[in-house]
Amino acid sequence: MNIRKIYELLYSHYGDLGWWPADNDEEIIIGAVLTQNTSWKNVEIALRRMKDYQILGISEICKSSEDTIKKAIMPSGFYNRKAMTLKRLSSGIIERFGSVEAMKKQSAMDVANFLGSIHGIGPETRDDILLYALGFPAFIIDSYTTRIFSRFTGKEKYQHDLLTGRVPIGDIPLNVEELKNIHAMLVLTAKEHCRKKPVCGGCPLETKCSFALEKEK
DNA sequence: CTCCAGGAGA
DNA sequence: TCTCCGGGAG
Repeated sequence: MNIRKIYELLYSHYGDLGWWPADNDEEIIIGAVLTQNTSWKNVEIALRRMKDYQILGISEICKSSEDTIKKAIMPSGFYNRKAMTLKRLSSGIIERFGSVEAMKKQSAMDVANFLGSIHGIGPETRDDILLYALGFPAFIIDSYTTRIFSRFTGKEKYQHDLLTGRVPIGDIPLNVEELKNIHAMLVLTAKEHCRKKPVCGGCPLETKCSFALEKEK
């Protein structure tokens, strides 16, 4: 599977999507936690509520009670776990780095290891933060990506360096802007075409996808 | 009422 | 590998 080829197929269809809507990097970090196993629609409601509660920021989270956070983020679901995760992450950032800006000056591996050490932050949330909030190269693997790659390659469980060695990304020939965009494009592809119940017609990957090719026969 | 979408613990 | 955690939307 040639990731560059997939990028070109997607790009000629979608172009630059300009992704992860947020006013600042801290909102991206918070959104990355809230969107765990949750649709972005629900996250938007939760972010709006956090703004209303005046707790939409790293230091604000440190200062506010866990109960207040729970109330604010309720619409995004799993609020007990997520409130604790936001607390641990926020205080960890302040204690370890002092600020989000300071994190960007560290090495990718140091920041990745820090994020991975936070209870409630798994591989996907870690990579969301690394890529979209901090600008480090990371290839984000979520359930959409897994589904698309599995069908595209025709392998039940697609296993590759991409899924095991996400940080650092090694030989993936994509720069940071392309990495941001390919994840955005893969999400759109999954929502529009590569759903649980596939809609292969018009999919940008249709001509090269073994699932679509197999189905045609 | 059913579906959706990460991470941890067992 | 299975189960729990919790909402919003179709």
